[in-house]
Amino acid sequence: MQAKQTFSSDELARQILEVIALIPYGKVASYGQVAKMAGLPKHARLVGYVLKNLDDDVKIPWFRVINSQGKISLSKLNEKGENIQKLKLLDEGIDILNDKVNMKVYTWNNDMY
DNA sequence: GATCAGGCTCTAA
DNA sequence: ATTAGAGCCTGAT
Repeated sequence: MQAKQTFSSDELARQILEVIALIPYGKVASYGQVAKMAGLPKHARLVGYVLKNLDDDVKIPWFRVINSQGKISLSKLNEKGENIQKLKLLDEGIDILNDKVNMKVYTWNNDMY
């Protein structure tokens, strides 16, 4: 029995996506938080890597994932030149001030699971 | 197998 | 509160 379970990268990515898919409407989670819930305490960057590479066919609330500072790391812009992620979050009723989400209120807490 | 880069996070200034 | 530098781990070349 190995002290550290050997998850293949595919399984890992799948877990990450699964966790993100669990983020409820109107809530956000940081990369580190998602990674930790997926069983990866220090793989916040991997989460971003996965999301970056995820297929358009996969429909998950990737826009509900932000960095620990409550900011949007991606400058994904739409035709209007506005941040897609920001618009999505605003549309969900998440208050964003100066491109920063109110983490105290909208951070998703579900360690109970 | 070594090296580079990345949607990050933490600590210090 | 914001910015800057260092750390950590994995995927890709």
